[in-house]
Amino acid sequence: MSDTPVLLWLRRDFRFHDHEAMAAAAKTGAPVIPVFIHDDQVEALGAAAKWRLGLAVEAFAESLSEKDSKLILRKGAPLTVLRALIEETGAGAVYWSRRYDKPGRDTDTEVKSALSDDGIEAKSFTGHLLFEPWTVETKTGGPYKVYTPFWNAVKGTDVAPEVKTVSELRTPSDWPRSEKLDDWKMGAAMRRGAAIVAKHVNVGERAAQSRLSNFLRDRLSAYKTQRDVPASGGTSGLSENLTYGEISPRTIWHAGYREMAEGNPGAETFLKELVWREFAWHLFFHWPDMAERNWRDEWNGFDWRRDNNDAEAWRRGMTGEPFVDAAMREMYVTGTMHNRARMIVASYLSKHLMTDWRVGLRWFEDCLIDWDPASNAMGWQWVAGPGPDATPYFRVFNPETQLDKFDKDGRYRKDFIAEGQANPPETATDYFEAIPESWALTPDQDYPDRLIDLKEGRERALAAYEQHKG
DNA sequence: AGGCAATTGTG
DNA sequence: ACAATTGCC
Repeated sequence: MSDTPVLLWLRRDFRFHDHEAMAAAAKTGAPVIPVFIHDDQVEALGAAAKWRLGLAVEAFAESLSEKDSKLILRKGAPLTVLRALIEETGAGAVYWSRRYDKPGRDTDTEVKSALSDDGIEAKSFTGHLLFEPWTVETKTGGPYKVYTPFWNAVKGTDVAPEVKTVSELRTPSDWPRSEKLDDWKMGAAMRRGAAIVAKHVNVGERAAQSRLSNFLRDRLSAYKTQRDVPASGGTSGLSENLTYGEISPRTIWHAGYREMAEGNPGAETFLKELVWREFAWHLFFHWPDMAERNWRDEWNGFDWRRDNNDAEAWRRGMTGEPFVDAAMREMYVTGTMHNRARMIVASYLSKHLMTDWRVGLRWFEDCLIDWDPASNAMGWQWVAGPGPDATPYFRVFNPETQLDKFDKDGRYRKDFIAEGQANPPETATDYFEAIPESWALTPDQDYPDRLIDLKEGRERALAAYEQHKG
């Protein structure tokens, strides 16, 4: 048993259960020093994501202190920070969970080789995904570009079992100095909205675990149909926790798989949704510029409208299209948006308003507490047209038809659009509390007229596409 | 190499 | 009924 400490570098893995890097660190028998580094990538996060990450860090630090451990906070470039900590603590190893975005991977590769040169053991572990992206290939080699074959390929394969919950971490004789989370002001860009979004978050590992078990108990069996109805609360809501690693995808997978084995009718659909996330990360791994560039090159040069006044109305939930506006306001008030609503608002912005999908993606990045670069890159490109999916251009969501199908009783509209209601619910009035004052909107003004005739917008988009194809 | 299967939709 | 192109085997 060594007394040379191990640094446990945490990024998006704020949990004790099924945490390979943490379990390995604990198993060495050496003192473990958990570290979170506020680097440029953290600095660059959108307002809501940065704020929510701060909550995750805070909650995790608290869980550590319940175990008489600590979370050391430092700001700076990872390699510089880690070297300083090694110097201060005499640590001989750094463990972490792998990440799969390009900047993250580049940083980690650099850190690993530099530390190895220093004679430090630098070790990365799995944890963010079910499968390593380089291990899932088509029969002819290469990554999958279509979801269904991807699903067929992975659904039968064994997902590694969960790693046991780490119950204690040996503490070092001296703790290195830590910065204060409050000094980082991670909620600064939230302006006056944080207190409202705070009503809707579910922070930490315990919250994530109970969210999963409540979902399995109460909503999984009806998931197949209820997941499509935004006002029904039929989804798991776990994306928020998956984003920060407050629960592992393997935990969700195995729980869903057990339900499927017991014949629960919603289980397979649920697992498929988890695998959509997986698919997005595999795509993002193989096409790291997917959040900036058209996945299909032939879309380069398509005559999108850049940012514009219609897009601003879209951001503000003032398009006059109730499904779109309810959804955009849901995102502003709660920090999340229902999956079906995401498809509808994305289709509306990119087709009816013919606005560059990257304009929409950037707004999502600023507003979502479950911001996930891979899922958003895939989702936006899939809806807008350039993404990995065949023949999407004529598949234009009609937000009015969608209301009939998925908001028949008008609950979603009622929950988030205050205008015209005698006694609007808090979720609807909160919108006017959450938005910047400069938008100058009030709940007693008239609901806006439609920005564009739906038929006209659809035809304009299809015509532009036809013309671009030549 | 050629056939088959999509594809969270629309009208 | 329809759309048609691409991916996968």
